[in-house]
Amino acid sequence: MKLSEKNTDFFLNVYDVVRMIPKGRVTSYGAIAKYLGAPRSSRMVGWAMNAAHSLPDVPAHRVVNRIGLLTGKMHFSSPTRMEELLASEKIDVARDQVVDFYKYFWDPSNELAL
DNA sequence: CCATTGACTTAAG
DNA sequence: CCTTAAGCCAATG
Repeated sequence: MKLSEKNTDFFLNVYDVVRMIPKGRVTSYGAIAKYLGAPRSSRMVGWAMNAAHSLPDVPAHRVVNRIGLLTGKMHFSSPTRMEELLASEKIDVARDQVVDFYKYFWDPSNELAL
């Protein structure tokens, strides 16, 4: 690419995808990474979320790990914040895990498939 | 500059 | 599903 694109546009792409997650749905770090063409860089998605705190439109609570575990709950303003946000979208959470995760799962590679 | 860490995932057992 | 091991790469020490 170009020299001016040396900065991680991967992060920006992550933000865009996360913003597109429909309300009441969730996705995984890996699904996003895969959609962005970096299926092995799921960690960066998580890191992007860490940096997404300044962005008000990025619903990081809708991003969980591959089995629906709320691994990032501790990074919210409160350890229970993530769970509360999900609950407000009618997504049940039990023992830090999304109930019927497969049912709420939203895969950008599948749903946004062009 | 090298080492470690981390909101992860996959493969293999 | 659990454990190990390995891969991934930005950020931090």
